[in-house]
Amino acid sequence: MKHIPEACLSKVEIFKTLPAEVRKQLVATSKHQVLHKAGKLIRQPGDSGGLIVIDQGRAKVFSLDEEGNEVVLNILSEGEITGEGELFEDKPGDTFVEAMEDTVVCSIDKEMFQKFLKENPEVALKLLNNFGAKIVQVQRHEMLKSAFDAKKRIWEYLKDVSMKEGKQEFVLSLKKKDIAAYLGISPETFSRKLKELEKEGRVKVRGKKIKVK
Amino acid sequence: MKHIPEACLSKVEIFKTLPAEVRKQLVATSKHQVLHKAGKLIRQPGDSGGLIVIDQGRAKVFSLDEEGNEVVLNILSEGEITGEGELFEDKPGDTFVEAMEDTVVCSIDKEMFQKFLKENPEVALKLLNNFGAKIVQVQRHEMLKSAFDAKKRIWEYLKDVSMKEGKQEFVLSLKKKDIAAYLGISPETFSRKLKELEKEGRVKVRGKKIKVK
DNA sequence: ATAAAAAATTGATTTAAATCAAGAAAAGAG
DNA sequence: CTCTTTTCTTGATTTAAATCAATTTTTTAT
Repeated sequence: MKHIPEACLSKVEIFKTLPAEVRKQLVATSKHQVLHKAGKLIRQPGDSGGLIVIDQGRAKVFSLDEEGNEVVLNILSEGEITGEGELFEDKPGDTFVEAMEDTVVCSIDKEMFQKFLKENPEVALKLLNNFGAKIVQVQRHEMLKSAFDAKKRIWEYLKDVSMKEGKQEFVLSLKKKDIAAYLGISPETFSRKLKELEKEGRVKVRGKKIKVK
Repeated sequence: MKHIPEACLSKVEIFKTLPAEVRKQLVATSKHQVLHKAGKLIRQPGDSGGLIVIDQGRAKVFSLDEEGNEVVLNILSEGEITGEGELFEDKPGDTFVEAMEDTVVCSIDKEMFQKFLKENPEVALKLLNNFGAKIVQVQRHEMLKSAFDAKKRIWEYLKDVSMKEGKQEFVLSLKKKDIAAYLGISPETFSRKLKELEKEGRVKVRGKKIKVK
């Protein structure tokens, strides 16, 4: 795998538009392209915080409940970041980040990033923007999980994917059980409800190939 | 009610430590102390965004699901802020903010606040800090709602209040039905589970007076 | 290509919590 | 202080989804 330090950060929305000079400075503060094999933990509670940037692959952000079940909080794709919560906290977070497939990440050290932000306030503003959007996103996710029933959640998820892909027909990029976990439902219920959606003619399912109507 | 423009903002964690000069500048950009009667909406979907600061009272942040049921996302007390999500978004938010009692709020206009932040990057950093904490908080709330059963949620909530009050015995500052809504459970279940907790000797309940053991 | 492992489906059963219903207690208005 | 409204409690019933169990299908590794 080639080592293109800047490539990783330039995938991130908020860093994309930075002047080359400034980005170079940021690049200097970050650790580059560490490969994490599928299923491996990228971060776990107790790790020293810092911003994580997904360069390639996909990662799952989750906590554990008291019985040890995963509660999936987010699923990250290329160019997305996590670790915002702990970026300014002294105490370490209590979330896990796990590679769902072979995943390459860059990370930016907490202290260095804070220093960088002080020197580049315009980035702080962009980040603020990004954080705001994330708050909305997390609240939407909470909303989705607590206000909609299983079928509705699946339907909304599929419409969402279809929207983002820009086509009616697409291939699920996640395992069904991971989608189920993300939506807060059991794999069995996911399977059943998806079938119902198909019976109602709202989707067409052939394995991971989905067509939303 | 006396009009003390600075008093409102100085209750907010992130503004507390600002130099008097800077705070004065911020005060100039904000609308001061508007009283909202209990039950009235402070903000609703479609309103132009902006930061809301709770000066006195308490407010409930919520969305509506498809059947029109409230999904409570947060409950704000004195000195807390909301509206972060929409502060940098073009599209208006889809959440309501409702006064749970007579509530006084200050608000800071979106555009003016953005301008202020550009001129005062150190505030942007503090705000970033605050946003990060909020992301963690919202994720915790999601966690609480989706991973714990009703009794556990109530227990955690009561322990939390007890902790914050710094004593074992306290008076619930919210209606039980509001707490139930915040925890994502029905009032009936709240009542029953609270009773169970009492039977187990973990709490003592006398109306709104609670003693956590 | 074949074996082994993991994921997905389907059915039967259980369960936690919502809903429906009605009365008691508390809070608010006049 | 009394009347009205809202909140709270308690009971009976329903319901959505989890869990348990057993196959089937798909994926992965050898």
